Amino acid sequence: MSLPHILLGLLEEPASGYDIKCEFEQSLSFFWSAALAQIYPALKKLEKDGLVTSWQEPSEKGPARTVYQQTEKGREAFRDWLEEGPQLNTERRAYLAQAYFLAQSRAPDEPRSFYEQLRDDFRARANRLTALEDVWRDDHGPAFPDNLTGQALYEHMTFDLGQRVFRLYVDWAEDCLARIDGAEKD
Amino acid sequence: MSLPHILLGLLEEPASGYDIKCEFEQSLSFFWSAALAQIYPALKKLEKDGLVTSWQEPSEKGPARTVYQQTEKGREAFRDWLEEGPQLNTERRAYLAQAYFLAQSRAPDEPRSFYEQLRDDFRARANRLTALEDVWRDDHGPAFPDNLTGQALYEHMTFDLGQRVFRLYVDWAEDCLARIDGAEKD
DNA sequence: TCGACCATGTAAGATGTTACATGATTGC
DNA sequence: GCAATCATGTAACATCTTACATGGTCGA
Repeated sequence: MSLPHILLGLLEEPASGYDIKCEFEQSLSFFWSAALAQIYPALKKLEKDGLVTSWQEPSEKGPARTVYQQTEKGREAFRDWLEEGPQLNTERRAYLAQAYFLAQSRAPDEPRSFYEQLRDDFRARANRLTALEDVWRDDHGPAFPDNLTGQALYEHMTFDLGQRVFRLYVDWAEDCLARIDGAEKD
Repeated sequence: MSLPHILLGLLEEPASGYDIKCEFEQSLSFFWSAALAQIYPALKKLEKDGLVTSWQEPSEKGPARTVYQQTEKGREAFRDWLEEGPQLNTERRAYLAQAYFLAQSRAPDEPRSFYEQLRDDFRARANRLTALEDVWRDDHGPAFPDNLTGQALYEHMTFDLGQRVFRLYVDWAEDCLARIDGAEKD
């Protein structure tokens, strides 16, 4: 029940399905992922329900863009969702389920290579978020991030969490690798 | 595509649908949640595919228990899943999407109460995991957690991550509350 | 006797994934 | 000419959620 709400939130500003896909990949993937094949039908349904409107715009390359934006009704529906309070218990991280069961693997080397992959991926994501933050810093001057307000403040707080979490994951993966090596010695 | 695999992993030991629901609530909810209405059909499908077998057992209270366990074929399918490497990009945390868009809320007090709820919930979960760990410690003696091997080692590493993450979330939520208060003063 | 817990499920509808299908533009 | 990127979708299938349905045991 959340993707339509997330789309609605993004459509405070006009955007096409393709634009939204890029936003997911670039910045939202830390807490949500969605593919084009899910985004297009969801936008159509929002439009059918009167929560967004759309129009065509020419594109520089490729076919015409269908651009969507919140309607007043959509804005209210979105705010209702925010005011429901935090939607907890939506955790879904398959890699942690795998980590939990790693003792059942056949290949004796699997746990090590698994955690190495985790560590490398998390490190790359932490760096990607840090790079995104550097771009922001350039736009906002030396008082960044203390001078942020409104939308930018809340976006930054979420990004900040992403960086903290990914760094924690990297440290954890390294500690796990050390423990695996330690347990093998016994 | 992950719930069937998680069920298979749990069914290294015999368990009923109800037992599995309890395991999700107790210890797996940190990284995955599943309801009974999802578990029962999933178990039936695994049985139809020959990945688990089932038998009836009398229950002390209530109706007979249908107990399931991995077959050899199920065990192999599970190991294949482990060896696919970490399934990344399965993140789905609705509350972070809400946090990202909090500037769009109507009620000026919404961000504060939202982050307070997050902080309190995370603190409760961190404490719950710590309590679970204390039970383990009693079972494993003073060398815990360094004396863990096999399944228990990997379970503990995942629990350890849960505790670290929840503590980080609590600190983050408190920092966010301070930032919200700071931004309101301006 | 009432609520909490044990224990099973089904049905309908919403949501998400995978594979397929199309076609223009830009840079190498 | 080929791959990447821009840009749109549909169809079939798998998965998940919400609501409904049933009934026994235990303790307050």
